[in-house]
Amino acid sequence: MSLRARATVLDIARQAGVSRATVSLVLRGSDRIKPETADKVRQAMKEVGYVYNRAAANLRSARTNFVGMVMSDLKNPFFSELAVGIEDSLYRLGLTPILANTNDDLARQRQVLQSMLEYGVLGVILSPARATDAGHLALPPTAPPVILAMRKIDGCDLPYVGQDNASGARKAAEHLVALGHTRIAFFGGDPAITTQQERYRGYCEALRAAGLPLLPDLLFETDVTRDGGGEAMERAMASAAKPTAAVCYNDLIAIGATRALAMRGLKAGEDFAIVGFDNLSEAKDNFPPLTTIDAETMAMGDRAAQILIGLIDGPARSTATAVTGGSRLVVRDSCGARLTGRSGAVSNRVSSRASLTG
Amino acid sequence: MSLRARATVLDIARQAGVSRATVSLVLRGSDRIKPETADKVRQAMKEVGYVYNRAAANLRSARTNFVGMVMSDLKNPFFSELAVGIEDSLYRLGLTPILANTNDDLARQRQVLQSMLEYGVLGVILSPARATDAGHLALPPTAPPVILAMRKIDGCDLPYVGQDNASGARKAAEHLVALGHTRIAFFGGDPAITTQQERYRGYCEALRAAGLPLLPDLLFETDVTRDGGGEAMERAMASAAKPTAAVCYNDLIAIGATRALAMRGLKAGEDFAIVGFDNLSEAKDNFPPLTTIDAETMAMGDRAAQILIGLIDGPARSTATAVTGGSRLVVRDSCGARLTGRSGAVSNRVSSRASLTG
DNA sequence: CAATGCGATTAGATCGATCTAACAGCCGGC
DNA sequence: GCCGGCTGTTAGATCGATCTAATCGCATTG
Repeated sequence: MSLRARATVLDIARQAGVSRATVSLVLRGSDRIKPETADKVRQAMKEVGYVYNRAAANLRSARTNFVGMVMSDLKNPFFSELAVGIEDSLYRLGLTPILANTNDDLARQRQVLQSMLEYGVLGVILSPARATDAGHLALPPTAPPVILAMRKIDGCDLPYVGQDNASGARKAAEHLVALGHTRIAFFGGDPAITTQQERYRGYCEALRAAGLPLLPDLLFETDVTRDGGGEAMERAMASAAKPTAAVCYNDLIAIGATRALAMRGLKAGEDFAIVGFDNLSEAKDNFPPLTTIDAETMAMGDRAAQILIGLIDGPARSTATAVTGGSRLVVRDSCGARLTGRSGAVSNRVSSRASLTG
Repeated sequence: MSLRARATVLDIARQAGVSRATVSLVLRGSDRIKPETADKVRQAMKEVGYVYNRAAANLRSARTNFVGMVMSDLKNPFFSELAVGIEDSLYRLGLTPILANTNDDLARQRQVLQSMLEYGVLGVILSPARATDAGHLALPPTAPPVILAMRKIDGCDLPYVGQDNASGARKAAEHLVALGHTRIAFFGGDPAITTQQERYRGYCEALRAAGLPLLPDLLFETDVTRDGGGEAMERAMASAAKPTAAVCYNDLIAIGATRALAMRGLKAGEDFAIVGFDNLSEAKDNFPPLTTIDAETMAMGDRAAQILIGLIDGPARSTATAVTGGSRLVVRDSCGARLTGRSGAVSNRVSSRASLTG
């Protein structure tokens, strides 16, 4: 309906025989209006086919219900699952998400943030584009709160919601250690990203605690994609270090790695142990189902939304940091723990298919 | 920045020594303003730290840049990939997407559509929740245009953007026929959904054209999830019809099906041929990589956005229907075509792993 | 020279809901 | 009988950009 053709509060007021102010109070559910009057107004609203005009309300009240959702890479299922979690929580809170995908493009991120300011968003939940530094996020002191999701930015004291990456990766590595592996690789992503740094750190801690040497040739950096995981696995198989297991930066890499194994006729959980990170919905449907760390994306989205509303009517600035998820190991089949129950190392032998199918 | 603390056009006007109207014209890039004056105004904008107030502009001009994006199931990677495509196109067109996920919930869909009317969206791109019927989409005749994505609604003449489902599924089935399969199953979704009906129809057409009987026990309805696909495969393997191949309603089902095979020590492309539909980004990373029909989600998002802007400043009502994608078969390895090159049927035998790995 | 045209700018009204401050009416209390 | 307090309602100003119609200056033209 063309905005200028719509009925307004004045039409309702006339229809109901009250003033515009009364109508406005009813619209906002005020308890200062007599119930019978309110009913009369609501009846009139239906009769004139009223549709609320939020632009007008936003202008006068100098407040919106918008929240910006800026994701760095929505094609990555991790971020799209996170976006679903955030959307869901915002919806429950009566907030309206404006979505933008930056594709890790800084220029686009800047435009998008600017545009969100123009819309008067209450706040922004931002998973920063890859090369973001503190300078890119320098906002006027009175700008609405921005919450960083997933990626911390050096020198930037914005509130942050993420996972306990180090602890999660440590648990992943400890799991492999407990299964008897001694040559455990790390298939990782961009070393400039804090998430990568933290997960790698957790992995290192576990190896150190187990008295295993930290060999640099056990670190395989690669693209954070399924293809990247496959490529890392190829390199690992060819390497002199001969790892028998790997902690992966995330599930995408882990899934790619299991696939690379499969293409060689090998199987994760039998011939090589793999732990992922994120517990994407496709992790359980991988073959073999992926042992991984649960990132609890839904909970994370919820947490981000909660912190945001805390900041909206709360103190001007906060550096609240929340860590949710990333600490639960989900044991499935890609490490062999469930299949065999044994804790010894598994070799690189080619298993016969018959042993599987009986 | 709290909306009421912001500089306004008046502040700019004073700073630049011009009128508010001039500032407004500069803001909108009018060519009626002398370049030097425009520069002066832009300079003043920077000096006062101006941020455009879209609520005010929207109110006065009775127009927004909002477009509603209502998705029925964003957890499904198909829809999240579609959402990315739409978001991307809208962004290029200078439109701002408001995102909502209905989770196939009719009540939520209704609320969300209502809310979008309130925001004055220029239009809505809607992938309808499962049980949507024409009555749920009855909008006032002057409401903004709504475009249906993916699901047509009976008795509803709204413009529609989707794929050539029948043709795609026919190609999928023809591919299997050409490989020599005679007992070809269909692993399908909800028969109440037009997409399912069309894809199943395409499959039937191909079988009929090949002179193959259309056996009802070759249709396996299941959940449109990876788990559903696995379950369908289990039933197919146990069935008396003994299919040797399957056209799947979508990639999720196909992926689940290949996994169910793998759990039995069988392999898609050797022991059973599988074609998916959608060409999700994970399809190529499946093991084995999935032969599938390309849904061209990005192109579809683009098409939806294009049609929408056509309707926005175009004729009041249109029933334009666009079919994009769904007609290209992407041959990978899940049917054996690339692996063996042979066109004969493959049996249900358990292949030895050695034959793969050499 | 008055009239016309045109480019550039502007004053003032306007969009529709909300806010502020005030109002009428009514009760009870001293 | 007057005052204070309370409930329910309201008139009128207001948010900030845009729209309309008009204006100004200056050049052109019959």
